[in-house]
Amino acid sequence: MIRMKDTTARTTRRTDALSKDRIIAAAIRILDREGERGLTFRALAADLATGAGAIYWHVANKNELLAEATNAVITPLLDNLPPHHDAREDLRAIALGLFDAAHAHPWLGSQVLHASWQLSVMLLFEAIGSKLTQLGVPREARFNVASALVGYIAGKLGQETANMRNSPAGMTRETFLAMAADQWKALDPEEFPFVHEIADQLRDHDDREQFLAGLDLMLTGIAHMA
Amino acid sequence: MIRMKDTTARTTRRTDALSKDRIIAAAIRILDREGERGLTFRALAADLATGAGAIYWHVANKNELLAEATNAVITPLLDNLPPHHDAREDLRAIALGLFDAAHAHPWLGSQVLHASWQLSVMLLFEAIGSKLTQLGVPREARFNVASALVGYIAGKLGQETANMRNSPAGMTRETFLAMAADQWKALDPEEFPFVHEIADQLRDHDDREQFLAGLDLMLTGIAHMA
DNA sequence: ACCTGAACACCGTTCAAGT
DNA sequence: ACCTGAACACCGTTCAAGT
Repeated sequence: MIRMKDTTARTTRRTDALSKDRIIAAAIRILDREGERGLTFRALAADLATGAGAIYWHVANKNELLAEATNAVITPLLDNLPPHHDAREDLRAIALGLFDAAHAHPWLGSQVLHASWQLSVMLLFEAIGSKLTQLGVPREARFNVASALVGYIAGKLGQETANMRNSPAGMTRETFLAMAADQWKALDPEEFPFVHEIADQLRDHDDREQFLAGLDLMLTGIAHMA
Repeated sequence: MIRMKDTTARTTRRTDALSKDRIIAAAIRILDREGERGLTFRALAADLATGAGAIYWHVANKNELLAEATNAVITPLLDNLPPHHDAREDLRAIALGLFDAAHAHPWLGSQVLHASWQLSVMLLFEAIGSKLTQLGVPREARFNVASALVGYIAGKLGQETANMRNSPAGMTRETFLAMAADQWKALDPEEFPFVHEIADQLRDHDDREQFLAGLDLMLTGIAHMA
């Protein structure tokens, strides 16, 4: 590694000094490129041009690193939501924002699942809950309804993340789904009538549309609560 | 290790021979006791009194092992559903059966999440889909609705599994939730009104009841679909 | 206070060698 | 055909030693 003579010490604060924020930014970069398996303390240290152990001075362990990376993606996303019009539309925007983020960051889904009562999920509860109030959901029901929406969103994000990770060895989503559809189609229609019926739709469905359809189902439920 | 003189070779088939089923059964035993982190090819080999590499003759890798363990739990569960009365009640029974299974097997949730289009999820689709037909959900909507229910169930199971795994170092669920509730309660009520409002309910809510409330919300949505 | 990097205690997986 | 267990290529984490 080339190390230039340090003639630029104009400020006391070295621009390349390690910090929690720089570590998290590098972690996200690696996660996005290589996935969760690619994020290694060694790889991270190499990227930051430091030793593996140095990272532990700023971050307790890998779990905290992943939790912070999740917060770093979710916090600005929920802070920069477009100004509100209709509460239903706002809920759709929140959900779709997260869904699209899970695509840009193919590790986010499994983290949101594991975050249950942590910062990022708390922010999600707050964002959703305020809209529920606007929708007129009665106070006693709000926690359950918000938890249902969070559970649904987390589940779908988790499935998306799993889908992106699982496609075995450079197989496209299309060929992978086609294989699954063929298997479903090959099942006995007497024993598995529904799966058989659905196989063709599986082949070329849009995950994003399906995600939104499920969300709308829940919004319909909210509109007709007892 | 004590090895008795083999005077019992009455049959050609050794009762202690390795087989895929015995491996999976042992894997489930270890998973239930030690969690996903405890399932190791070395621990599994020790439990089966064999070498670590022997397992690879019957199972391709750890992913397949986990997928088979998931199938082994879910298949009998969905096969032995009580005879149907009301389609709504049947859907509740399916969902609750899975939720309770995720409690008995504190690793099942994350696996169901990762199984997307595999056997165990296909069986779940079939079980749910047949009830949707009974409920009169129109054909074009069935795939989306089933996918929404599967996504919700998978998400909640995944959260449950994460909750059970995360409680740090022998902390009970109660104290863990109390800590989270205290943190939420300590937030600025101006900035986080909803989370603040909800904090007390978080402390002593019942996950199972909340799971069922969310399911009922979706069933209400189904009943009022356009 | 902050960083280095070797060392420790593990992993999943492979594979020559055995029966 | 099936099993053994050492070996390989990794991990996360710790910690004495440096600056």
